Amino acid sequence: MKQETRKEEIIRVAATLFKQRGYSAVTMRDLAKAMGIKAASLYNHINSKQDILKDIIISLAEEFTSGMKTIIASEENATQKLKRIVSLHVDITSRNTFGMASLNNDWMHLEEQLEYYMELRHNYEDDFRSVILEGIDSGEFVAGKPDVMLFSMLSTLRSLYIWIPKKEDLDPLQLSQDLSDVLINGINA
Amino acid sequence: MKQETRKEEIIRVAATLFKQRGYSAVTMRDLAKAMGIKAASLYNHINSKQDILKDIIISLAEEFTSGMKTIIASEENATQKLKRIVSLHVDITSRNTFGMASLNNDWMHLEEQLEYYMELRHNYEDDFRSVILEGIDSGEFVAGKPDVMLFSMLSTLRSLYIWIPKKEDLDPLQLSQDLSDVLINGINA
DNA sequence: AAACGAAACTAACAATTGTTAGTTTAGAGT
DNA sequence: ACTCTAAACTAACAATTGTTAGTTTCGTTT
Repeated sequence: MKQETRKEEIIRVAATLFKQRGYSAVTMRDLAKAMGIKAASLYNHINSKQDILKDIIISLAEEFTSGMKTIIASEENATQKLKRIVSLHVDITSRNTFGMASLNNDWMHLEEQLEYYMELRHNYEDDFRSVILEGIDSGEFVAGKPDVMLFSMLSTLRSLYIWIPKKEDLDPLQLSQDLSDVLINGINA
Repeated sequence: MKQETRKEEIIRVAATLFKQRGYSAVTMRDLAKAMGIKAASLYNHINSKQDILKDIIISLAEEFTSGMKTIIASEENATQKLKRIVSLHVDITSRNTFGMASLNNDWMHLEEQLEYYMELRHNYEDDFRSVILEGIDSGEFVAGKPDVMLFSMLSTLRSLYIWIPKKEDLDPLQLSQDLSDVLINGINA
């Protein structure tokens, strides 16, 4: 277990505050108080408030991108790929429930990196859609409404950061299986 | 078509700004500029920034509550009730895509009304869960993971405000049907 | 003992925040 | 013409914002 640097600690604490109140509502003095120091002292470790947000969001976005690329490149069928996408979300989110709140709610406050983030996000959605279309092509999924399917699944997966912290006894593997089952088979008996 | 008051116009414009940037990042001067007036002039119509947020969120939350109560009280089976819940979300959201962003992202900045809002939200979720449990009881829905089902469906319905504005040719009835189909039957062929 | 570096501190800044007080404008009803 | 009222304005406020500069503290290394 490698030791957390002071900078990493600040970013981690910032993510918890950003989740509670949102990026704009958290001041550097709030963050400093949560760290037990003065606001000016934060600047020995970080460059700016913006930079903290960037560190939180971009690293997560890149983790999703890289995971998706691996899945897309695999030789599995669409159903298996979809299950792996669900696991990707559960894994990253359960390790970063605070950061995922920023990624979902505060991405618009990125400035220099906004364009880059939106590109990653767009490509991710395109890759996700291609898996669905592949499954329709192969006859694994029902035809007709790929956009509704994509929207529904992505909405659920993107909301995991809200839900996971509420389940005290989280087994990521079990959750992935349950989620895949509900997303693929619905709730109909 | 009844005429919009100046106050209602301010609240409507505020909602569009809150959706773009979030409540905390929108200043009264931003809002005034969007209205074509000075910030101080806003106070001829509204009491405070807080109050605008309250007006946006609470009225929507109460609309959901009242719709859910009607559905719960009906004599339909669980599947029919679920379809009506989906329609409730599509209807309210398509008429208020901006306000729904505040409801989803800025509710934590309610102050006096925070407790009341959370009570409405909690009751709504309980009612939603009871419909699922009723469907499991009656054999309409598969048994086993009611919480995962609730989470997945609510996440999708709560994210509609992001998705609906992207579809230029929106037919609310068609969307409700498609969504119900995907949520109930999944995507499996 | 001396020097160093990490990480805290105090003090201050210019800009921006929500909001209030008091005033002016201009159209509608008498 | 006169009054009234809705809705705009100017000016200002006290507080808070992110950030910088320069200094102090203190354990580790030389």
